[in-house]
Amino acid sequence: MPTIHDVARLAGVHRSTVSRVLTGQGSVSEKSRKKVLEAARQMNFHLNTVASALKSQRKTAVGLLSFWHCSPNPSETYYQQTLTGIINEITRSKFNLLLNNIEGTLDPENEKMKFCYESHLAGILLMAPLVENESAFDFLNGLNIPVLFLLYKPRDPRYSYIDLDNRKGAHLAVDHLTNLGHRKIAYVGGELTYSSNARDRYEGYLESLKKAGIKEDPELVSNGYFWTGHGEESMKKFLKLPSGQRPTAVFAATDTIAYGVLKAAHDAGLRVPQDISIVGFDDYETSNLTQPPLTTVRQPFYAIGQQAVQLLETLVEQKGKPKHQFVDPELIVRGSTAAPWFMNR
Amino acid sequence: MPTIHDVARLAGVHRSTVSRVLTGQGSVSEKSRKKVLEAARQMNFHLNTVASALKSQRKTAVGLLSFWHCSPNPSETYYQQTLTGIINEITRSKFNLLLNNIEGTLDPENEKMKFCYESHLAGILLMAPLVENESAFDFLNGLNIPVLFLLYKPRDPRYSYIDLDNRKGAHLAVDHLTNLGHRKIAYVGGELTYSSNARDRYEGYLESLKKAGIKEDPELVSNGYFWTGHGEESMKKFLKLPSGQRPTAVFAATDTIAYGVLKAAHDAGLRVPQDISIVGFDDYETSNLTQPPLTTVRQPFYAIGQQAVQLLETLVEQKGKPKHQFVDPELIVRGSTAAPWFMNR
DNA sequence: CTGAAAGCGCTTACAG
DNA sequence: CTGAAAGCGCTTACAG
Repeated sequence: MPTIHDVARLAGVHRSTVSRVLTGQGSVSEKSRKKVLEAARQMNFHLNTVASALKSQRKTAVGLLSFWHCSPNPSETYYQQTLTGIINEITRSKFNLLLNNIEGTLDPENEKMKFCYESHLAGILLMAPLVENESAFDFLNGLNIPVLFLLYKPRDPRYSYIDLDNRKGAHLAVDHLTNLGHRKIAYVGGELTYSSNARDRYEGYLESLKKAGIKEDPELVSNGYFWTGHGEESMKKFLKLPSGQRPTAVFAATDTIAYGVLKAAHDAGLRVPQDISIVGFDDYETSNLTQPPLTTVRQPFYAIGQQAVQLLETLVEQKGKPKHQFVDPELIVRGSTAAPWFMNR
Repeated sequence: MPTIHDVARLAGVHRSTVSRVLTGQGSVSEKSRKKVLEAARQMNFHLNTVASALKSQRKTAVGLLSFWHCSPNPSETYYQQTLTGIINEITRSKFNLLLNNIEGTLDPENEKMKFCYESHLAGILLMAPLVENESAFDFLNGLNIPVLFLLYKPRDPRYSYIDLDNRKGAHLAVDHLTNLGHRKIAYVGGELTYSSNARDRYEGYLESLKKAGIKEDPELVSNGYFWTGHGEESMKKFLKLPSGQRPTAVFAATDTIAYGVLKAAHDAGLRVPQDISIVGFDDYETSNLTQPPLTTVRQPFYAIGQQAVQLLETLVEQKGKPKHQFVDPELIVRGSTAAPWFMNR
């Protein structure tokens, strides 16, 4: 590979002039400029980014660290959609994107963790939907580069984050049900200790009940995991309650949970929404294809990915205080919700 | 940030010894080793990867260049699934993944193309489903690093590629239909000039017809684009043919095309599969949810992504001849295919 | 096993 | 506008 030296020789100038032309920094006569560009073209020369990064101390990349301990895996739809938003926004930025997934326990000595110390990282996007122990990320603070959590709201305020406003999302879902006339509204949610989303959606559910003057019934709450099986099991339990206590509506904290709830309802011979209403959370593509199509709270994953990159860029430039940004959810009303059966009598 | 120098001072050794300990190259006494490791730990020191890459001339990353000129966009399911496979396999490798999307025309002077000249790239994975002009990629050969096409079969044999065996996939689909007794089998495909997949699936279709002793009917072939609208339009045209010439089965070269064919069939009041059989290609998740569920040829995108990384690693290590690798498709028989109506009379 | 030295390919104040 | 020089933070033959 030719170096800047070779180009300088061919162009008949000093290598510092070549550098000035190619980086666009500093002033160069038009004549030298042309000679250098022509020589570079002839040799098919391109600056060695490693060398120039070392000398100039400029950072060229942003890291995306995704961490799947406890979490299903990166085939999840929401991850892919968010990633697509990130990639597209990165393409528009001046940065490259350096990717790394961690599966298994977070260990700062982990080979793969060294990725975080990559010296060309201007900042890190951190995707860790379930966090067992937040302090495991403490070492990231020692890097002295901005770290932005995505789709997770860390308790430690020193971290920046961008997340859906999950409480507002829960309000949209539950208010929709109370407005339809429901009073017995069950809740099926996720892991309260690991997932900030599970915490926020549950809190939002409780707040909306309170606002509507409905007392919480612990029998109608099932916090467990964000997957279909948990939805199905929970619904089966609800259906075993005495008829006066049984829910007329279920708020499922994810679409995958809602699919399980729907299945259990169908299996029990219930009609949706005539006998029971179901609201999900996420708005996956498949939620438009269920029978009936699912009423749900949309998370704009693609946009969240885009905004995350923009926010990280701001953090890189400003080096200021941590930023906490919420994205608005949207209620998508489809066929799985209606007024409760007793109102149609 | 501390440098190797600072660690050397604290440990009371020369910086070359620090380097030997931290890179694991060369022999060091156990005593020095401990001192160095302790000093590094104390200072929270990590090697500057940029500097060590420059000096050692070792490559640390693999690039994924995706190129969307002419192509829909990277939100496509197949891209996301393939990407997930790539990411997971990269995680298992010693490389980092450097990502870049190009939208718009391919121009070697394009700011974003400089990504390809990144000096820490050991190789490049190239994802360009539609290629207007293959020679636009010629400059990649000048990089002297392995380039591996994914899901596209370049005509230039100097390029390595990994792709589904699309002809075999078409055979699976069409043989399934001829085995059921169909003779009038329509084909709806993609852009023959831009897409190697479109070319291969079309050829496979023709080969299977020939094998079954069926003469090609140009009226039953509609090469256009890989999307739903094209499927719908093509089906409408087929249904306008005189009844004796009308197809009893349609092979759609992608699932999205099949969705359009299905819609047009339903809109015309046809029952699937009683009145007409439909086979797709891809096996997207949603193809299990159509009415009826779609018989289709599965592309194992995730596995293709994984294998692409493995193949690129081999190419990086061996620096040998280009490699051409095919992945096997699988026929997934669901409810959209059956024996033709006239056999049930 | 260890130190001293050269140098990877650039950038950038400095002087003129 | 341009050249000469220093040096970014490492690695690695070389000599002892």
